This record gives sequence, structure tokens and C-alpha cells, in this order.
Amino acid sequence: MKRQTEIDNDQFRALYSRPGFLIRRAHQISMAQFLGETAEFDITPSQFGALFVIEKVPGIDQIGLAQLVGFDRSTAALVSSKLETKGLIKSQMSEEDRRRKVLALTAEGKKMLKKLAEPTRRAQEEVLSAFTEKEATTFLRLLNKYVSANNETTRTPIRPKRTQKR
Amino acid sequence: MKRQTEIDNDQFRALYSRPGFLIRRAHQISMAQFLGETAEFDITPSQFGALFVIEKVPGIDQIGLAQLVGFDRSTAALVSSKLETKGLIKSQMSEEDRRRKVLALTAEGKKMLKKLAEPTRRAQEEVLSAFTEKEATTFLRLLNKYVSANNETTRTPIRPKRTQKR
DNA sequence: AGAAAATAGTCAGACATCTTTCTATTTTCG
DNA sequence: CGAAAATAGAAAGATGTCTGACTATTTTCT
Repeated sequence: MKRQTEIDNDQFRALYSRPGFLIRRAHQISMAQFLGETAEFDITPSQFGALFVIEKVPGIDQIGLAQLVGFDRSTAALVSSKLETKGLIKSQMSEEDRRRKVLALTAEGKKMLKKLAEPTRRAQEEVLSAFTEKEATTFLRLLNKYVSANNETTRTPIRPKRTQKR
Repeated sequence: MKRQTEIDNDQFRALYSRPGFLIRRAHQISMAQFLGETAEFDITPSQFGALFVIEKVPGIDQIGLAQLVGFDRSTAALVSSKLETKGLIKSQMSEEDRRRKVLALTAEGKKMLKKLAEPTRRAQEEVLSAFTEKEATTFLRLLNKYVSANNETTRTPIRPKRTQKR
């Protein structure tokens, strides 16, 4: 014999309406949507971000990658290592500055990025499919506002300009 | 000698404007804001969510907790174990159903929740401080719309109603 | 009643994050 | 120039999250 224990949703409103809670759930969901669309390629959102950046700036180092994707150093190292294991990027110590490990896509990595174009586009579409067009625009604008307003306060700010030895 | 390598922000717009990317950044930031405000209590957003739910439904089991907070089973087990280690909750096997582990706050857990009221309120405020009041309302509404629209499609849907043996 | 299905937990493994600490190298500056 | 500061990376450890496999218990259903 079973019985429904009536747990009133309202009882949890103080939790469910918290911006942090909603953002965590949104993150869970958008990750799943991305992974769902790209399942056959065995790639994660973070790895995709890294590939995207490395393609645009071949020869970038781990710190540069971190600053363009918003990773901290450890995450950049981890994601790079995964990508290298999969054969999508190559890394080597820089000759001019032997502290640096410079990264570049392999031919396979380039192919992978091409193959990902469609599924990642679909993933975006899927996220926004909960909204009307107007809402989608507003959602992205506000999300961007929040992220931009706090960019510099994080321990991993996004810094498009990299300094380099001449 | 240093020189700024001009990396055009626009080059990365295709990445930075992705909803998934923005949500990931938002998650990073809101976590940091929560942790910043509650630093002295050594508590995480997930642990706070669990405490909140266990207070409302003492005697809940790990699966019930998972379904109210949006964790999967493993995460529920992990977070519970952290909270127990910290002495904030107590767990024991249920007598009526020996598969279940039932959870309840300790006196310390209750005190902790009280002490967290203020800092967590501030954390919320901080997240929304990037917005005007109107924007904040819209942001939460849209976030909620996204999360609700996709709740059932996730592998960890939030299910306020728990079934229980009579 | 007894077999099959569902349910609660655990464990091991993966990935993304962040922290702190340590090493190596390069840059800065007195 | 040479010491101090800054920078890049690595290593170890913590938390949250998910998966898949496995065990134990309870419920369902023939």
C-alpha cells in the first residue's frame, strides 16, 4: 500500500527561487543538453571551449587558455591533458620561454571542431527552445550582464588580451 | 619588454555568447559569491540546499533528498556524508524499510541553518546586485522558466512529492 | 508463495572546479 | 649584475556531479 506524502512545493520556494539554486540547475541542464547533442563525439562543454580557443590562437599556452575560457590553471592543465590524450591537440614546451607549454590543434582536432559545429548549434537551440525569441534575447542579455559585471571579481576572470614576450 | 598581443574579443563572441558558456560562468560566479559570504561557516551551496531540505522534512532518506534538491543518488550520498562528518546531520537505517537511510538535523545543524540565514541572504542580494529590480525579476522568471521547462528531461528531476510506505 | 521488478544504497571511475604548495624560469629593479 | 618578484606549470587534495555496476531489501504480480 502506498500513499502520497504531500510535500508542499511552497515549503521549498525559499530554496527553489534562490538565484544560485536556479543557476546551478540551469548549469546541470545545459550540460546535459550539450552532452546529449554531442554524445557520439565524447566531448564536454569545457573541452569544446578549449578547442575553440586553441583553434583561434594556436601556440597559446595553458595560462592563456585559462584566461580565454575562464578556467583556473589546474583546470586548464587538466582539460589540455584530456584533449592531448584524445589526440585533438599537441603540446610542447616553448623554446623562447621554457616555463610555457604551447598548444595547437592537431589535424584530428580541426576535423573534430568541424564535426561539432552542427551538434553544438543544436545544443544552443535546445537551451533557448524554452523561450520565445524575445525572451531568449533578454535571457542572454541578462546572463551576459551578470557575468560581465562580475568578471573581474572572480579568481578566473576572462582576459582577452594576453601579454607576450616580443 | 612587453607588448600587448591584440586578441580581438569579437573573435570569441561565438563562444562567449553561447548560452551554455554564459550559464557555466554564471555558475562559477554565483558559487564564489555564496562561498564568499559564508566563508566562516565552511559550507557549500549544495550542503546548504541539503540542510534546508532536511530541516523541512526530517526523516527523509537519501533518495528523497536527491529528488528535492536535484542531486543524483551518488551526490546525495556524498553530501550527506560530508554533513554527517561535520556533525550537522545524523543518519540511521530505517527500521520499517531497511534499505533506507533516514536523515535529520542535529542541534548543531539547526544552529548552523540559523547562522546561515543572514550570509545566504546577502549572497542572493549580491548575485542580483548586477541588475535593476526589474531586471532581477525578469532574470529569475526566465531562469525559472528554463529550469522548469526542462526539469523532467533531466536525470535528476525535482519531485516534491515523495511516496512512502504507510 | 515465489519469481520478477522496483527501490535504496554503495562503490569505483570520470570530469570540472578550486585551493595550496612547490619548482623552474624569466623579468624587474635597486 | 644579482636579488626579489612575477610567471608557468605540476602535484596533491577537496567537492560536486554523473555513470555504471553491484548488493540488499521490498513490492508486485502471476
